[in-house]
Amino acid sequence: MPSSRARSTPPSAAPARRSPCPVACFLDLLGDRWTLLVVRDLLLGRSRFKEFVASPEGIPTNILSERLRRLTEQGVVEQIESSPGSKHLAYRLTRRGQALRPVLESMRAWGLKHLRGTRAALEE
Amino acid sequence: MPSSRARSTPPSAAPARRSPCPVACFLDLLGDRWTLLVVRDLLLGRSRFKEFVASPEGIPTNILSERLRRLTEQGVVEQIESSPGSKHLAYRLTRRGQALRPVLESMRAWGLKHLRGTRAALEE
DNA sequence: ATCTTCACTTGCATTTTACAAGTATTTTTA
DNA sequence: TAAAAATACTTGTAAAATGCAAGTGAAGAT
Repeated sequence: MPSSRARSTPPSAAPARRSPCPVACFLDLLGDRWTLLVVRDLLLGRSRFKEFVASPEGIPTNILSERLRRLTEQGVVEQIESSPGSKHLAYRLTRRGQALRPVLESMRAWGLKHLRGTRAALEE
Repeated sequence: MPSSRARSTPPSAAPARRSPCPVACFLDLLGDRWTLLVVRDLLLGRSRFKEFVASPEGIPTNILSERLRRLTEQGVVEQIESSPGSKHLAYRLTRRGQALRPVLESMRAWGLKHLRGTRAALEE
């Protein structure tokens, strides 16, 4: 018998938030080993699936396509055509996605200062 | 038997880095759904194991103790005694850990602006 | 028309996470 | 001082996420 906390799944497939804390919600959406690396690539000007795959960390393609889908659903990323008239896709950050720049920049600054052996990529 | 210090696998069990990118290294260390919530709690002034457990997100205790161990090993957190003379433990951020504040603040700002239904906890 | 590239998807083994329960100290209470 | 409660975990196990290799169909190039 379920005691205090109701366990029922809401009808919509919205991933449940753990709390209303903005940090917790941020992590619910972007907090894993790969998602913010895709955002980093986008901030660095990369836009194609193959470019994300070619990044030195080597993201698996199934993970990448799932993350791109989630970021697109959440309005952080949008699809465009890779070149005028082409049916191949590319991705770019929405305004909401661009607004993640300060987060990535503060992470980069911390890493450069506090983790040995890191070195900055060109620029963000 | 490796006679001299092999370059491939250092004797300590340092988790392999995916690349020298400071963002990637940051995520190797802190990039999951729970670790930065512990840092958030520490920035909010919480210091005891039970306080972290009592946070609204409900971190499982095995995850919490593993994360505290890792953060302590990496010099982000240090142990202190919970009250003078007590043998119970508490935790606090080192200087390196305090330096994570801008990261948490930018995440918080993004969440408040771009994710509905989030509301700020007291202050950080 | 054929070949190659692109952007995925699928299947499966491995790893990590979540949840419940248990345990050894330490501290408080009677 | 003995019993009870709190503290800070550990252990076991089911569920979910991840990592890797291989496969697929549409698009573009030759």
